[in-house]
Amino acid sequence: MSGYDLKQILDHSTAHFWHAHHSQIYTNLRQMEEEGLVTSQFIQEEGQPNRRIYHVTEMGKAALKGWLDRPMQEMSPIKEELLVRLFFSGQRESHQIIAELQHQRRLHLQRLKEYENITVRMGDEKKPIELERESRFWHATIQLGLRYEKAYLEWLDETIQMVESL
Amino acid sequence: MSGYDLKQILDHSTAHFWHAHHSQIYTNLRQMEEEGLVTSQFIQEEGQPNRRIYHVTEMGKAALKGWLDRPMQEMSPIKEELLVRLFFSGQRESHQIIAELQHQRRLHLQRLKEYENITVRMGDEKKPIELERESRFWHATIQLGLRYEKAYLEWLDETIQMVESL
DNA sequence: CTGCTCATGTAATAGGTTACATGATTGC
DNA sequence: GCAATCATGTAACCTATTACATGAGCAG
Repeated sequence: MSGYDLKQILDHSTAHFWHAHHSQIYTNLRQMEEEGLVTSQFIQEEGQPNRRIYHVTEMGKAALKGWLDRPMQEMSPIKEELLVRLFFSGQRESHQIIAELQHQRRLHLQRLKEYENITVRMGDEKKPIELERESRFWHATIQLGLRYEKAYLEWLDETIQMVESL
Repeated sequence: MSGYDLKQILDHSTAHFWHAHHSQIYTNLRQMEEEGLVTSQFIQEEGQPNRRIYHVTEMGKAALKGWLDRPMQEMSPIKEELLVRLFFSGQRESHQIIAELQHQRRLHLQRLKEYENITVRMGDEKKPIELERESRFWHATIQLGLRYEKAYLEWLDETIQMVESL
């Protein structure tokens, strides 16, 4: 597929746990072509925009397999800017902190609803038995998203209350 | 304080939501000095290693305050490598996926216990009333850590079961 | 004719990791 | 004598973001 296609697919599938800008995708595809992981063909059609279509090579497939065969040894590191801000909020005014937490609450609630819509669209969240093997893994990534957003929202409510009580 | 001190403090307070390597700290402190946010004095004492001590300037304080005054508009983006791996696990053997998830389970359980020890050391998690304003915010960051690790562990158990049933 | 989507790229900069490199002191 | 801790830094590289830049087609 093309860089543009890849970007669309990323935005509609992995965006909640891994994202990339189009500039990164285009440059990385070119790099991967130099490394022999993919090949490309430039397609010019009348009435259609130009596209550069990439195909994965055997080397590319082997590289992906090689990566999957080396299991993660560490936990993914976390960078949560809101916690940095909260950590340094000792001198801030409570109402400003509360406003910021409430804004985050709205965002996380919206995200939770998006995940809930996805699971509803996939069928019943309690019966993923009928799904194909590949879909199950994608379903699992959404499940972590759901749990994460629920936990985050509970924490936001608890923390808003805490700041209100100061 | 010195770059070394800063690294120690980061490692023992914010490491669970924000970390930095010493190389990054040293280079950024130098940069901040050029920008006038901090000043430094090099200290040579007999029987003591050399240290470069930094002091924040009024400009530096204003910059921090300015940053805190501009509330976050977006959610912190997430990069969760384990989910990327799971997403592409359609062709992997179940027992390898399970082994990887179980290893992550051990890591997250350990992390949860660390957070629990911290809250126990801070007193009773249910009575943070006596804490000072600043400590409350730090306490809040640990609370999100607790909720996050609990949610993550529940998801790991659910997902391990799902893969076992394939 | 205006704005949106499709489609591709480059350049400059910022942020972050790993490896290289040195040297003193302290405890076993 | 050796390992660990204290203490500082640079260099190379990789990863990622933001801005710059172009152009076609389509819908209102």
